[in-house]
Amino acid sequence: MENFLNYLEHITPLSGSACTAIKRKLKKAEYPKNEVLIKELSRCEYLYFVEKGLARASYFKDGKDITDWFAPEGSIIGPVVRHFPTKEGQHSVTLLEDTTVIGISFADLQELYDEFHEIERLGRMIAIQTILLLQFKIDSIQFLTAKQRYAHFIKTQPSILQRASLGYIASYLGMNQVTLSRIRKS
Amino acid sequence: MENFLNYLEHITPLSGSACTAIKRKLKKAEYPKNEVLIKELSRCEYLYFVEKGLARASYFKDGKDITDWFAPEGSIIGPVVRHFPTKEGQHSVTLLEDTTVIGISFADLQELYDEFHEIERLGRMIAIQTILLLQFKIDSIQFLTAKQRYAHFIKTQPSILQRASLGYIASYLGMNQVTLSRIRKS
DNA sequence: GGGTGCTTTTAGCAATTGCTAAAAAATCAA
DNA sequence: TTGATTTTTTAGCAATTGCTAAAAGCACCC
Repeated sequence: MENFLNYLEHITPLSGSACTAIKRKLKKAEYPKNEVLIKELSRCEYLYFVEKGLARASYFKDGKDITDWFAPEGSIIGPVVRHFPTKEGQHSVTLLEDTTVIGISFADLQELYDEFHEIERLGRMIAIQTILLLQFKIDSIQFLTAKQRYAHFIKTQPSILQRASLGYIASYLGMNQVTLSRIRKS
Repeated sequence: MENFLNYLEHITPLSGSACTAIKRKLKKAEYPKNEVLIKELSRCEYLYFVEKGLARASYFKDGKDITDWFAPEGSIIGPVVRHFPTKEGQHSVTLLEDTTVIGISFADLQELYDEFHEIERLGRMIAIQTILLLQFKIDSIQFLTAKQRYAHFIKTQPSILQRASLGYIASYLGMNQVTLSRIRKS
C-alpha cells in the first residue's frame, strides 16, 4: 500500500488523517498474465495503481485492436486516464504480465472527496497531470513522423519496449505494425 | 459576470457564498480585434472566460504558426486548457474579433480553492472536461483522414468556420493549408 | 480607382505511410 | 523434438498528404 501512498504524496502533500482514510479503502490483488482486469472501462468501478507488472488499455476500432495506454508499475489506470467512453468500441484493460494492483472504488473515492478537501485537490492534480500526458500525445501524433515517434518512445518508455509486442506498440504509436517493423530495421 | 457563473454552475452546483466569493474576484475587460490577450501562456496569471468574441491560442513550431485552440463566446481560455509549456515555442492568445472577457487571477483562484472545497471540486471537474476534449482531439488526429477531420469540424464548430481564416483552421486540424483548400473544393 | 498586402486556389512532384500477402522467425505446448 | 500458433519481417503497390511556387481573388487604404 505504501507505494501507492508515496505516489499520491508525491503529487500533493496529504495529512496523516487523509492518508489513514485512504489506506482503509485500499484493496490489493494479484492477477496472472493475460487476465482481463477491466472488461469495460467506462463502467469500471475501480481505480487501480499498478504496484508490479504491466497493464494495457485498449479498444477495437474498425476491427483492429488499438492500444491507448500502457500502465507499468508505479502508474495508475482506470477511468481516470480515459474518463468517458469516447469511442464506439469497448475499452478494456488486459494484463501483459503477472500483475499486482491496488484498487480503490469510485464510491469510496467519492466519499473521500466529500470528506477531505485535500483529497479533492489530489484528484484535481491527477487530472491536470493527465492533461499534460494527453498534450504530449497530441504533440507527438501531430508533429512527429512515425520514426520520430518511435525514437521518442524508446527514450521515454524503454522498459515497455521489451515487455509489449510490436503490434501493441505500433497501435499505441498510431502506426501500422508493418511500418513499425520497417522503422525498426532502418 | 452572470454568464460565467452560469457556465460554472452548469459544471457543478455552487453554494451562494461560493458564488459571491467568485463574483468578487472577477474582472471584465474588452479588447479590440487582433489584440494579444496573452503573450506567453505558460506565464499567464489569468484564466479567462470569453463572454463575447473569439480568441485563438497558438504557438510557433518550426517557423509555422500553429493554432491549438479556438475559444469562442461561452468557453474558457488560459493555462487551464494548456496548463504547462509543453513546447519550445512561445504560446500566445490573440483575438480574432472584438472580444469581452471575464478574468480571474490564479492567485485569487488559489485563494478560492483553499477556502472553498466546492470550488476545488469545480476545478477538478473542469480539468476532467478538458481531458475529454483532448481525447476527442487525439481520436480525431489519429484515426480520421484530413477530409474527415474537416467534416467533423464543420459539424461541431460551424461558427468558427466563418470567423477564422483557412490557414488558422488548417493548422488547428493538423494539416497543410494547401491540403485544406483542396479538400474544401472536392 | 489603383495599388498594396494578405488569403486562397491551383499544379506538379516527392515522401511517408497504409494495405495485402507471403515468408521467416519465434514461442509454446504436447 | 515436432508441430502448431503467433509474431515479425519483407516486398510491391496505392493513396494521402506535404511542399514549393505561382496565379487568382479579396480587402483595405490612401
